[in-house]
Amino acid sequence: MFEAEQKGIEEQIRAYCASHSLPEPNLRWTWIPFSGQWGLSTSFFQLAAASFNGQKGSIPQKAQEIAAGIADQIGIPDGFSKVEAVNGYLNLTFDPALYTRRVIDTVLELGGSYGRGKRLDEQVMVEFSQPNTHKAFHVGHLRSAILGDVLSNLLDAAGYDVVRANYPGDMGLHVIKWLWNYENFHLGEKPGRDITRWMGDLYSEASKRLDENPELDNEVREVYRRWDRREPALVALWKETRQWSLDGFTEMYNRLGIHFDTYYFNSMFEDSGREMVQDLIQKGIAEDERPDNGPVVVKLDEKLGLKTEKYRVFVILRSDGTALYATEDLALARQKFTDYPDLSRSYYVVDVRQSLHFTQVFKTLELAGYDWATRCFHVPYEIVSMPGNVVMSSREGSVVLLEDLLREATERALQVVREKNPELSEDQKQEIARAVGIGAIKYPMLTRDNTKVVTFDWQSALDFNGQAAPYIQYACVRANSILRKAAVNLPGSLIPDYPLSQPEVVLIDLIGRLPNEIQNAARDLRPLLITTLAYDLAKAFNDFYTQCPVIQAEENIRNSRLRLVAAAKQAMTNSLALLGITAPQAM
RNA sequence: GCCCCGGUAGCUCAAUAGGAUAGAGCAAAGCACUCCUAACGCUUAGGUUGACAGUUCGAGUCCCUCCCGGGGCACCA
Repeated sequence: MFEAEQKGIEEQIRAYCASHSLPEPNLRWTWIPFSGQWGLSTSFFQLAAASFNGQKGSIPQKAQEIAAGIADQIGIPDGFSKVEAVNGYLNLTFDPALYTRRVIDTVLELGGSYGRGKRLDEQVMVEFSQPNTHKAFHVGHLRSAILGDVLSNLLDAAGYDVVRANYPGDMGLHVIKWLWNYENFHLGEKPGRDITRWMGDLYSEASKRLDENPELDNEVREVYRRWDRREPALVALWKETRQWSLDGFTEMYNRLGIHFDTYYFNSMFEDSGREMVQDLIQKGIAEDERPDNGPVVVKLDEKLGLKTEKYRVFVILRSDGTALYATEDLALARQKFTDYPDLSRSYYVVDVRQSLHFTQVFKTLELAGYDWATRCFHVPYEIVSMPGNVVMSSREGSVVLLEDLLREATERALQVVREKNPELSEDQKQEIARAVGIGAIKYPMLTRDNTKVVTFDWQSALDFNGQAAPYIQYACVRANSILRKAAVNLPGSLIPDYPLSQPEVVLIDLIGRLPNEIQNAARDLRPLLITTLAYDLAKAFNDFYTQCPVIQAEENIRNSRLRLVAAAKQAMTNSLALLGITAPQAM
């Protein structure tokens, strides 16, 4: 927001350093970290240390001298109201009135695109939400879907051209088991309304049957053989039933507001994967141990001449010649760069348990000489577990189905709306309940670091209080309410001609941080930064709401505050939109 | 055994590429509703940041050695 001024100041600081025979400074600006202090700050400790060049001296004292010298030199630049040297820091305080106008004008002018960065002419792919067909869609699958979606939003907002890719697991032992069960016990049946639940039920039924009757494994192996020779009737059944799952997933994605630009299926890469394995053998990278009844492997540590175990041994084809996930992942990576040759990065949002797998895939591709291999990145996240550290498992039925969670959350939200706003129409109530329910589900998954385990329990999942999406949505509603009640057109650009109160200062400060925070969140792949900012904004707005009257204020103050309310609402709405959460008009 | 990730208030989590005074929510105790929607606000209490030793002007953050928890390590996905 103050880039031009900041640059000018940086130049002055450099000039100062040059003329005082100080080393070139490495300037990093931060916010002044005291509430009510409003502006930019940088420190000179490193510069002070460097200036001693090994000699002894008091670094804090020297840093303070430099800061004071610079403060003297630059005076008070345009746009700032105060320049101070404090404890080795140079603090530049914004001119409140000017800064206010600049922030608010920018937000209101840009509207929904406030915070978005310059287009970078750079394409990236985010692969996320790899659900298995013929299985349930449960809360454990939710994190990849939500995280990947929001990372895509963030990268897009930061300026990248983002390709959103899904990679459903549509073939494998789980599918074969499902088909076996269907052919023998459910032939001709079709799913009802809850498609993914039904698909999941049939899968756990199949698992149970096979666990109880191990002798039936023969029948399953026979189904696998029919698949391997692509028996037309079986392939047709697979296609039809697979589509059921995909329809069910689409329904879930629609309800969550998540979309994809492209789909890859692991069944697409069995053949091309095997070809790549063959190629790796020929290049001498992979070793074919099949003559000794072994698999095809890449001995990564050995190939790299490493003495300690790091990449270990990577199995890329089963001894019977059938494809593994690893086989398919090699081909998938290549396909992505064939389809999108300009990708500067290809992200895989997959849980942390597959970290070694992906380092092996990428390292193998690098050894094979694919120059894009170093542009592949695994984005690991921790799993969602049940209380008591129980992992959700479709087989064991220790799952919370996404359908159930969505229904419960929406139902809970609906109860509250009915209580609070009985006068709204049923449609409006439903819409609000959907927005609140979805927000309540998404926010907790996004507001902890990717490396932290999320423990799912119903009580906290359905708790709408405290630091949660409904709190932020409610702040938007309050802002909206003021604007509606004011019943006037928004006043034009203006410079506040009254002393700003503390809540206003804090609120404007936070609004102005959104563009920068989007860049940080995209750079670090951390939605947490945006969930935090959105919450801080809502909290600051609620402070403002309780302490600063708008409609009853005198005209000059009212006009200024109305613009602030509109800008705050926009900043909160935009932040929520990045998180895939919508703010209702009332609630 | 080797590798990765975590350990911060009673609980769940923050702390912007080492920076100024470690912050929120929940739970607890109390207050508050004639006033733009109380899904709100205010007050109180709560900390040797797992331990030890280092590096630095400055360490929750980096390094060493440990402890505790989770995960991964040849044909599962």
